[in-house]
Amino acid sequence: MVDKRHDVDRCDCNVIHEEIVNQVKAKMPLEENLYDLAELFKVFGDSTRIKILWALDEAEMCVCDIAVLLNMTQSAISHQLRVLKQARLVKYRKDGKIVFYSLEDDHIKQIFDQGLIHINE
Amino acid sequence: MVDKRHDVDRCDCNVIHEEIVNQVKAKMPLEENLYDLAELFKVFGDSTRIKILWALDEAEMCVCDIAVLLNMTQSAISHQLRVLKQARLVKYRKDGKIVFYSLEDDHIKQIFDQGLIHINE
DNA sequence: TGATTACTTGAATATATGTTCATGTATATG
DNA sequence: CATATACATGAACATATATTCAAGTAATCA
Repeated sequence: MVDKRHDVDRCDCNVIHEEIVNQVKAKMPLEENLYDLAELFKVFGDSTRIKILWALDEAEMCVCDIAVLLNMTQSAISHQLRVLKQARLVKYRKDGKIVFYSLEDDHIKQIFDQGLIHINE
Repeated sequence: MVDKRHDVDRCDCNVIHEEIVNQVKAKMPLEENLYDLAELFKVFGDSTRIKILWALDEAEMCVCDIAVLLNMTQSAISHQLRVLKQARLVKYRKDGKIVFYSLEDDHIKQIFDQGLIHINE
């Protein structure tokens, strides 16, 4: 019987290192969890959103204040706040026509700090 | 004299909350640092790269082994390894024709774990 | 030396994403 | 009730990015 694993180009390494590859495969988290993790980091992977989160870590703020702070249009900020809302990173409360946003999660700053450690190594 | 700050659409909030906005502005990290931080998270924001990093945290591996592990082409993996190399997240050593990659940074896993805390809250 | 292996690289392609612009909605105000 | 304010939203646009394909390089081996 011929080995029919044609899905990807294999090489001799795969035979030699078969055991190691299998061990790593066994220890890998679920595909779904790694996908979710990548989605979370994708949200952090934009400087506008990083700035918004950093600002909200200092104080609850309304949309137009964030816009002025970052020197961007309200529309652009609003679009990004929607992304942050969907990722459950920010929450909001309405006070008349004003919408105040704040952080939903306490340890966002901790994730940032870990990232800064890498940058400043 | 008229206020000439036409750069973004301003609203009454900006006057009312002026002090808070200024305080937050004063505490914000340098634009450059936040940009670098976003760039780092951008690298983490792809499930292929997350998987590669997670695998390399378990064991040093060559390109074709990673390709088989993730069921992707060597070319695709090689392209992503270049991104990870540029971000100083992985390093490599050559042994004949085989190139072994490993993690450059010890606390990548810590950043991932922080992210998983948010996901599994 | 010629062929094969392991990997890299550049161009092409499809897809995703951030901002702008125009418009829509909800609340406050005169 | 008409107008203004604060914000949200959809479409359009430009840009970025992940993978594929084809070709190229360096090391090994017959």
